Amino acid sequence: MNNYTNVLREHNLKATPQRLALLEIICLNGHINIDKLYEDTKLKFSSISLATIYKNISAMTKAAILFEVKLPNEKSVYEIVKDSHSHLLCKECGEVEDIYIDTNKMIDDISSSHTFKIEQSDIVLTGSCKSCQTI
Amino acid sequence: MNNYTNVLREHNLKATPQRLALLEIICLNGHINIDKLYEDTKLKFSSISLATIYKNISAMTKAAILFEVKLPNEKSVYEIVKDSHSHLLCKECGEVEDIYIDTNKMIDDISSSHTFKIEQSDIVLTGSCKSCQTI
DNA sequence: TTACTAAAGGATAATAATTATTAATTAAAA
DNA sequence: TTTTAATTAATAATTATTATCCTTTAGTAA
Repeated sequence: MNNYTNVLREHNLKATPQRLALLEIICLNGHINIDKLYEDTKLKFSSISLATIYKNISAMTKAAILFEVKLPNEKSVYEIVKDSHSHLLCKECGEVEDIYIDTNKMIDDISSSHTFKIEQSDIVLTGSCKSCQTI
Repeated sequence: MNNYTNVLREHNLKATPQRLALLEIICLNGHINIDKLYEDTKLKFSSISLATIYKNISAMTKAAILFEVKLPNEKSVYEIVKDSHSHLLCKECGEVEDIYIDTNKMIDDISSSHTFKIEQSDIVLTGSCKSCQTI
């Protein structure tokens, strides 16, 4: 029994083989979109339905097991929920990388200057990654 | 001849009444999604086609006259391109507000530490706006 | 274990979102 | 003006996502 079984059960979701496979694939890839997820999952469950992918991604996102990362000019990718972080997107190769940015000062400043209670920060920095710069 | 006529022509797009109306509505609203845009445009052009909305938004976004703002748990909104800025999203009332955040230090730090050439920053801070906090 | 039940899966229909096609119209240049 | 390529409206086609329905299964409890 791997750890995702418990994660699912803690959120009152049955630990089905399809869900465990989805979580493993997402974990392995770091960030992955629906189409790639469907492709990859079919390698293990050749008869899995695309509807099952959508239903589970939606359920696990609602349960806060997964998080949808919206990207400029790209389809959304999904990741396992972890500590608050931001993303680097390479517009050449499409790779998404997690980065930690200390946003405390920024959030405090804006909260007070705009009387706005900030609860979530979504930051995507787009450009060229190391390997794509050198090509 | 208002200013958007020239903006369109400078990008080799004909200044049609439909496009001018779209730009005026977007400017008036600040940020607006496709559905609301279609509704609002129909008040002036009752026979406008939804396909015309899509084609023009797409064309003007490609031409960098418009910018698509991707929001968590919401449909994208469009805005007139202006100087680089970030967004506040109120999850209660859905209002989107422009804010200026000085990202220079952040971008410099990350560029050097990650050897990543950053060309675009998309920042959305979500929470409760002033009026929604007091309800 | 086995039996039970609610949840989940697969197939596919339905709906929503977006894009492509086509014939008529029009902005803008000659 | 006249001409022409771009644009529009209508709508078909495609893509993306969600709902339905029947079968299967995970998880619980005897």
